[in-house]
Amino acid sequence: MNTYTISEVAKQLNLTVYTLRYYDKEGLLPFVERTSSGIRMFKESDIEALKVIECLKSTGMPIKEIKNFIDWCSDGDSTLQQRYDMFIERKASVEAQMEELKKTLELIDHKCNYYKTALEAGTEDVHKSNKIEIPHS
Amino acid sequence: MNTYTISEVAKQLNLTVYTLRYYDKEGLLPFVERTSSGIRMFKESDIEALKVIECLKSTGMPIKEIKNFIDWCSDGDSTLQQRYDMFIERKASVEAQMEELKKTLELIDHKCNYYKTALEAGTEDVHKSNKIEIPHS
DNA sequence: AAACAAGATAGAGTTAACTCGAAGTCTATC
DNA sequence: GATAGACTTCGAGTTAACTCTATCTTGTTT
Repeated sequence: MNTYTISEVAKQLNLTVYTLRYYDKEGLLPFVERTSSGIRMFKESDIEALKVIECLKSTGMPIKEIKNFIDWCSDGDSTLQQRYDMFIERKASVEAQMEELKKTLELIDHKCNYYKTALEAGTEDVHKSNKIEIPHS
Repeated sequence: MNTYTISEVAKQLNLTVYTLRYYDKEGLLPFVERTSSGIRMFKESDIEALKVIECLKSTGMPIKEIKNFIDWCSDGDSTLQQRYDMFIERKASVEAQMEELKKTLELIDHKCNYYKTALEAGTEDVHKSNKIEIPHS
């Protein structure tokens, strides 16, 4: 089975070697084996694990919590429930984030229209006077 | 027209007074007026502006860029195009983030199923031996 | 064998976004 | 007018997640 160096993995996952070493230092990569001289050898499965780490990171999970998950993985079957619960919780979190982004997008869309109209009028004033009641004349 | 104190605004927007003062220090709140003794008086429109700031923040925009936007607002109609462009760009960014979250959610769902199966089997091994060919017997 | 790129560690530096402490001022109530 | 509580500024401290520097080792190439 062939392996990859740290810079190859960095390139493949669009990370820096600094970041990968930092992850290792933080205990996120206990599964990465070394040559007798200490050089990291990333297996295919290590890259898959890193993809899971990146996935968790993109849900906003802090590295220390990701480390908990990695520790559970090392602990074997006795932690299956924790790991399941964690992913269920992450799922809920991501769904909440998507809801949040939806609302954000609505406001942004609103602003896009606001500025489109203002640009066409050449001034923001078209919006400002909206709420002032104009007396019959 | 009535106004709000910094702690009232903090409570309403679920921020801390520290955060609001920090925003002010960073130039995000040039529109907030003060009493003669220097106490901030937040108008209704200031709270609306803060909601826009929070919206931009939730798109991942750094505070320094939000400040640019605030500065453009102070500069009046000559910056309408920049502001429009900014919101268009934010829109694209949020849409990209939603796409990203969708992919994340797919992997998470996958993992939820993975661990559900593993839990039912009592061991993760149900997945591990998948790829080993079992000879006819 | 000398050079050189790429690997390693340890630890310092950076950046963003707060978060807080100190010290003083305002304002409302007793 | 004194006390309490909320306000002010200034500047220091915190935290997360890198990011880099210095120094050394390894492995390949000329």
